[in-house]
Amino acid sequence: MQTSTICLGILRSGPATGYVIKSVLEGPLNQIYNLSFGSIYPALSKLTKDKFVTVKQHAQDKKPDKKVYTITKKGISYFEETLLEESGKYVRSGNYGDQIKSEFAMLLLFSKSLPKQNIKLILDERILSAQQQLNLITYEGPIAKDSNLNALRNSAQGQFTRGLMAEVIKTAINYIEKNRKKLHD
Amino acid sequence: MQTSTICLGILRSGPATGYVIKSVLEGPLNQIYNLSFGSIYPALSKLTKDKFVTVKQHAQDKKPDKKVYTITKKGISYFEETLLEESGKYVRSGNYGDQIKSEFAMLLLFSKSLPKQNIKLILDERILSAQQQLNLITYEGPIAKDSNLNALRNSAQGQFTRGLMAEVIKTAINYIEKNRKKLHD
DNA sequence: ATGCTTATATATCATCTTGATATATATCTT
DNA sequence: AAGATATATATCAAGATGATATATAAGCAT
Repeated sequence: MQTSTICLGILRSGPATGYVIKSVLEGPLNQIYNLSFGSIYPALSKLTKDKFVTVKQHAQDKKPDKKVYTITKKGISYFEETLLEESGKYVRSGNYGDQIKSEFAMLLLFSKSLPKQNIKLILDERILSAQQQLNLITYEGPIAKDSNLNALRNSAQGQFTRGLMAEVIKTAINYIEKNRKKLHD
Repeated sequence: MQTSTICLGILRSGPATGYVIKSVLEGPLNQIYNLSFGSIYPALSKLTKDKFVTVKQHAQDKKPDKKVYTITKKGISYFEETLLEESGKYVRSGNYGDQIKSEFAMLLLFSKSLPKQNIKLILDERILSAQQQLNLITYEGPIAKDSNLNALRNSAQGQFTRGLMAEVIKTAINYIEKNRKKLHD
């Protein structure tokens, strides 16, 4: 899926800055899609040029200008067409896998070459961070102060996605705890 | 983790071509790390230039020359150092998340804008492909005819990693089946 | 108090990665 | 007989990452 489509999809729930889009992806939606500023900001610029979003610059206190992006009617139509197209492509392509790069899994796969103590540390830290991620995903309070992005997270779709991720993370934690001895004992 | 480190790690289990490295990642190790030829081949070239691997060109039948890469002693030392370094970095950085880009999850998150019929199709196909992936991961027979890459897959480390992925996939399938009605009924 | 880290906010850029395409043949399937 | 799939490498435009730069306020630790 194109970065611009993801930005539009998030913007559909309400105006936001590039920074907020990133933090939504890193917060409650983490574990489903990672994007860096280097791809979000150019996507937002292109979207503006194409009139799919409008910008309001809040010449701020002293921080850099806050650029709040709002999706236009043209942007909504474009988003809906693109999403339909991408969903068709997804179903037809046979490419149902997600793009994953797991340092963690690779490190474990090669862990025969690693000191036992390091393996223990990697697993300990992984369990801890997985639990933190679980808290973040299952947390039901507001994400950003007065952000209407809460709506996206609390929608049926948001809850389904978060629920799926939560189950997957729980399974991983249990598996690691039950089987870790095979790697370092 | 660098692509070259991953290539060396796979080559540690025995000589292989770039093509085989890709198919190992796509086969039993899929779901943990995706790499394209466009990053594997250049990595292998650089590794050769640096004397971490050697190449034997099998001027073949009529297909393009098969280049079989073998890790050198220098390469093994380098791999072990790099892995140790990367594992330290991993533990210290607080970056325990994997790099994930899930078209599937994004499509579901935005599925309010999609016809119910499309959502059903996406979920059906996802379950099917997840089951296929599960078969691939849990399959215990030989992967490539007479490949010594089987050793990596059947090692304690390989079994741990595959077991983890299998549990995660099973959990996802069950979750989707139990909760899918919330998205399209 | 003073320094360190985190949060807010955007922008840039070298380097790496993707996904497509080209080339070539054998084998398996329809 | 045609078409798809598997084997095998290479290239490249377009896109993405991860680091760095810039700026300030707030919180926290020593």
